[in-house]
Amino acid sequence: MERAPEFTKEQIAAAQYYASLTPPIDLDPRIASLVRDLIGRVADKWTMLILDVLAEKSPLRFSRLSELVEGISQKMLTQTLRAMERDGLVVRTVYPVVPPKVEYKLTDLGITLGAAFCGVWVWAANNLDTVEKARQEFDQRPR
Amino acid sequence: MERAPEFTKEQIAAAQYYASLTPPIDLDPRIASLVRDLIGRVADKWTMLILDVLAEKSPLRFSRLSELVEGISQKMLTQTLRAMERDGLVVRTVYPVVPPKVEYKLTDLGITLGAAFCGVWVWAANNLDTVEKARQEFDQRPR
DNA sequence: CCGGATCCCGAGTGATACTG
DNA sequence: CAGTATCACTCGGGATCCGG
Repeated sequence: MERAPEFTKEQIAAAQYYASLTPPIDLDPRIASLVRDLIGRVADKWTMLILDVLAEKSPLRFSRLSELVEGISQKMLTQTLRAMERDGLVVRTVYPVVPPKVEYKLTDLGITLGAAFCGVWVWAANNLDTVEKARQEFDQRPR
Repeated sequence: MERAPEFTKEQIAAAQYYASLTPPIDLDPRIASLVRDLIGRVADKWTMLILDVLAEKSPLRFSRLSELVEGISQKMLTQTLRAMERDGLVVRTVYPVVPPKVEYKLTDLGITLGAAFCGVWVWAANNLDTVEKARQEFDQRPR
């Protein structure tokens, strides 16, 4: 239980590689604005969390998802899944049985987004205590 | 103005590399929960957008930031910058002059987070029209 | 019984005005 | 210029209801 992280060596290497790159550079202004819009929708707490559990295990039923995505309300789960379906990130399959059974799984597009977010997960895991330390320091600074 | 994307070859390569990786794998449950918390705070629309403009050009004054981060209110700008400062992502420098001058720049930690988000930006730029097409299709599907 | 739609309420967000 | 204060409003969470 001590350590635990455990990413593949490839993931670590990729993260370090990313970290060595220059930051994002600019695009055509019109496209850039569209990209920002898209980022705005996709850079959402619940979207990322849902994406993550679906990336690990898929397909999943609605009820299983609400267990695995810790802290989410049914409302936001439904809502976020709908948006993700609309954006082509997940497919929703309804089985006409009783009791109802609805499964969600990532599309190929969703999988690539999950992979893109991978760097953020690695970052979070690696810098957890750095951030924690920064917070404590900040909170103790004189007002 | 035609095309325009233009990422470095290294960025493209890194993105493709990421996309080829397996999705994030699990950690120690306790740590995983902390990581999720951190993701929750950092995977925020405004945080990403601010991070991006600061990554491109830094340091920036408050007023310049509010111009560059399109659509943000002063309130959310202040609030998000404070949170980012607390998390050790940005440094805030106050010059005791009149009129006031306050500059924000990324810390090294902030730079690495920006780099980690890079994959998402690349994804968004690459899949813009795929998403747009998916939306149109979805919206036209019978109710 | 499961998936999810609806309603209500409190917290968070945005626009505007104001201040050191 | 860089914020804070105020207020109206939207959005998210929880409980409840419902159709298959």
